Amino acid sequence: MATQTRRERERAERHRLIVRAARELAEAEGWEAVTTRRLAAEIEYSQPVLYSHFSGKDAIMAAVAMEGFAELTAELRAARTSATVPEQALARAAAAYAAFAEQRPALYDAMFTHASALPFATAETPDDLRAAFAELLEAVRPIAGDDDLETLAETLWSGLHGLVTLMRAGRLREEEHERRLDLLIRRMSRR
Amino acid sequence: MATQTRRERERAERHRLIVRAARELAEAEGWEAVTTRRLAAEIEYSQPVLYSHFSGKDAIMAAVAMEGFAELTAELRAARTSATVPEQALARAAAAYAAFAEQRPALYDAMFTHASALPFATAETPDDLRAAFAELLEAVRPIAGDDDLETLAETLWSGLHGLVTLMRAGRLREEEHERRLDLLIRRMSRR
DNA sequence: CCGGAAAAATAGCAGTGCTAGGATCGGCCC
DNA sequence: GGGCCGATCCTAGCACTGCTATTTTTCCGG
Repeated sequence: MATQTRRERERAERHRLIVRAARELAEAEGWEAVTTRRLAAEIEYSQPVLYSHFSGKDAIMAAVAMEGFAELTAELRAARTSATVPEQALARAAAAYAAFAEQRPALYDAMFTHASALPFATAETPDDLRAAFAELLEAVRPIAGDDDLETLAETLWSGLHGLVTLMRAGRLREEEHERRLDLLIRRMSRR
Repeated sequence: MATQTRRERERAERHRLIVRAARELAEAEGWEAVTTRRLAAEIEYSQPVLYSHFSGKDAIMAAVAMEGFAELTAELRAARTSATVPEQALARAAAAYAAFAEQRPALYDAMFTHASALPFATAETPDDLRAAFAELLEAVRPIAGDDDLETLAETLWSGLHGLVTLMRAGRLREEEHERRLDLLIRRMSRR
């Protein structure tokens, strides 16, 4: 029936509405401000409808995180391919990564700090997630040398992740951010 | 009066009791299991007494974290000074850092992931905290070269922090841990 | 138009951190 | 020794959380 397809369309629309509301609320006031009640109010439905779309709050955060992976992948690719020489690719990608984390802290948290339910380095890792890591793989390829590409990518990623998280937690001197980023890339590149 | 000093002794004792209970509970079942009610039950007092010792749950976590800094400092120093040649010091310290995070995840979380109320790279940073960082400073000194020591220490610390957090969140391949650690140290040491 | 299924809302549960109020205990003064 | 009074502690409760059982409403098909 036609009504059935319309129903499904409306459901999908509301699904997007929930994810969008969660993301906007998180980016505006942090994830601790994202409660199921506020979310329900935001989409102008009652609380329980959230649970007909998602298994719980974690699942909503995971949905937001997935958006983040797609965007991060795009930004990493843009940064990497904008390089004129291969050696420049990594530096640009790293800067893009740090900028992403700085500009969308709530999104970054959903992707890497919370929502640990997402399967990562396993077989059933979602595609968007694989793609983001694949970008990193390509970025480090020029500096790999004899080292395993994947291991190197994981290690460099860890360095970036540590930099942005410790920085945002107020653990590192703000004004030295650029220098640390440069130092990490430079030494990891054996330059 | 003598009673006054006894009172203070008992208060101090209960203070330690709270911190110990919080730490043990966190290490056994994670911080999400550490609720003010369970904590109160553990020390066999009512809930509100916690608030006569600490301003809130965050303050209790911060107290646990401070213990962690003292212990981490000791382990880093032991690892560093156990090295026979200066180049070995950093690798040992890094391994000690990773081992600390792996063996006391809840303690590590209190120190670096939660409890962001602790002032870090500022003037009023507690001594135990400074000492831990000072250990890292010494560990990286042999590999500093022309780079700023403090910046290098911050960067390497970020690398370690990223490794242990992403690893524990299931974001990295467990079996490659050693290789990543080695790769980080090797490249950051320009070897 | 009406019956019934699907959809949505109300109301509630068990838990959280934290606090205002009242009870109880202990040390000091007369 | 007896009574007072302040410190100490507990009971009860607030406002909130994520989540769900139950009831109410809506809306479609015959």
